[in-house]
Amino acid sequence: MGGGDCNCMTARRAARQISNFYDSQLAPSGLRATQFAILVLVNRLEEVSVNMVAESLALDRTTAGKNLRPLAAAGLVKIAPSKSDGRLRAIRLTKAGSAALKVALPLWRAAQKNFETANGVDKVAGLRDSLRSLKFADN
Amino acid sequence: MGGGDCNCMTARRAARQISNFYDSQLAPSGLRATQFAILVLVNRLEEVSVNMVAESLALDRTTAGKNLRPLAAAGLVKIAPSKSDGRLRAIRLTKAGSAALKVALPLWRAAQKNFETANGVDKVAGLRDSLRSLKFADN
DNA sequence: GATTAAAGAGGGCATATACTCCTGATTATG
DNA sequence: CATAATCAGGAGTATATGCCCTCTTTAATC
Repeated sequence: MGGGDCNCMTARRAARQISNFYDSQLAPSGLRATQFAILVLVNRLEEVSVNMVAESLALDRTTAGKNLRPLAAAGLVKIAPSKSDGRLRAIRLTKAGSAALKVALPLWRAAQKNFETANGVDKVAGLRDSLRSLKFADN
Repeated sequence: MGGGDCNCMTARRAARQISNFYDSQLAPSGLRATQFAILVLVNRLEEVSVNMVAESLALDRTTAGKNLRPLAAAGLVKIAPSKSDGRLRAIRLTKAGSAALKVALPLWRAAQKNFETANGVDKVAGLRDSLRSLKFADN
């Protein structure tokens, strides 16, 4: 039915469904899937700028900045002007952010496992590969 | 990089990229990809309710209602209480909506073709199949 | 060294998405 | 028939997403 042959709607619908599933699995941590991904990124890089977040997640720069706000408001990340470059915002995990990540990590692993069990490990791996290697004509 | 092994973030990122691509291709029509999909649905079924839109696109009920508002505000669809069932809102395409669809259709076909040329017709078809057949454990 | 170009980030505007709570209408049940 | 269960939407709240414009700060140019 709705947009069955449209690549865009098919991708959007799948992303919504997967997001809802991961959000529900992560709910006990108080994190949404997007927020979890940002925390993982900040945790791995120790200190990032808004643009680095945007680039890493293939997000618009302004979207990255806005997605950081709930995390900053919840005290999970600290955003401060960088000492070395006044243009940059240095984003770092707080203790609360680190704790939230510790709660969320096993939930995320369970979500991954559930999703892959339901859909086949190989198929899911192939799907990730396909989605990651998509190309877009630059108009 | 960002969420490389997370099925959720991979799907979300791909959906964003595909959406941006289709949005840019559809831009001359003044329609976003989501709006185009709704117009196509309304055009095909002649008259739909909000819940039918939601079900067809696998959207939340309230989201479907909100997505219809820009279309109604732009005069592309008309939303009126149904005579036969007082609970329903009867959604119909207006002349302007029909005209917008006529403009958008070839743009959408071109977007599909561009996307499939860039990524391989077979691979894209397989991708759609995979995404459409995803299963989610009901918790 | 002063001017200008470039880069980083925020604000405003609009759409997209889902949840919770609430209202109105239809149908089922006693 | 009255009342409850159900169905369909709306309002409010919050996050997610991207565009444009602007401000600040750094880098480049002369």
